[in-house]
Amino acid sequence: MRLCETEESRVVRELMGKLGDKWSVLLVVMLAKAPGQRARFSELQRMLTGISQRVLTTTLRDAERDGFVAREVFAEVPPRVEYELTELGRSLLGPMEHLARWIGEHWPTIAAARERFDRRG
Amino acid sequence: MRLCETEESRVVRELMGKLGDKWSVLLVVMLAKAPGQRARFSELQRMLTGISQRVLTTTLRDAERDGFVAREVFAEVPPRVEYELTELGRSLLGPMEHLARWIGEHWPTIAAARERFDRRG
DNA sequence: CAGCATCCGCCCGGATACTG
DNA sequence: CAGTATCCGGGCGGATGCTG
Repeated sequence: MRLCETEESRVVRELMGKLGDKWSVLLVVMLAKAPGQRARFSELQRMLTGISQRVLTTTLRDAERDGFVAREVFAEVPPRVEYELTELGRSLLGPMEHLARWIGEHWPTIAAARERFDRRG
Repeated sequence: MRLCETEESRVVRELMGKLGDKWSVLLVVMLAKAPGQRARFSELQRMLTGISQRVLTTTLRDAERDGFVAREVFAEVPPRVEYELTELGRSLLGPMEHLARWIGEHWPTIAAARERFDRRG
């Protein structure tokens, strides 16, 4: 895939935008860390410190729509809902860690560049 | 680098958010394609079809601040400004293409998942 | 417990007009 | 040519309150 082509670049941008939103990546990562790569709503809310119910819900719905997570409802009282990383979701971890490694390695350089830039105005 | 740690995950999220904005990735890619990995303002505006002057300016400033591109002003009339991919910016291309390849390979799966999801409501 | 509904402030990005 | 200045609408995401 070449990044430069208009149609494909649209797809790339669209998905980058999604992955770049405030919580999506962290959601996938946290789910990957969970035992069995499964967790329920309230567990995820604790893991994603600071996220609101509303935003966690929409983030989960988006991830479900894209096929990254699967939602399973248990007919119990009190209700229980579990979210699980799908095969597709797991396959995202590779590129994700790749990018995270790049960021980790180059973060000092970026931070230094910012400081230089900000000092000059 | 582990994605799960709070401080580092903040960094990852912050950079992912930036890379995920509407034009940043495309800017780096277009610049990478340009001869000498350099281009002037108006050339970039033509390459990034649909971008406004104002947004191209802020996108370039952000990329410059992070050290991805270098800005060079020529004391000429009419004025000429060229933007060039830095070493740091070039090193971004690896992870970027990696992610783009993943998206290209898995896009059909994602599109199918969306269609299924949307049909049920 | 796991949400949906509502309201709302903020910022991103587009449009337009002007300048060194 | 390469910006800056200003205005503005839409959407993201947080807070709160209510339900099956």
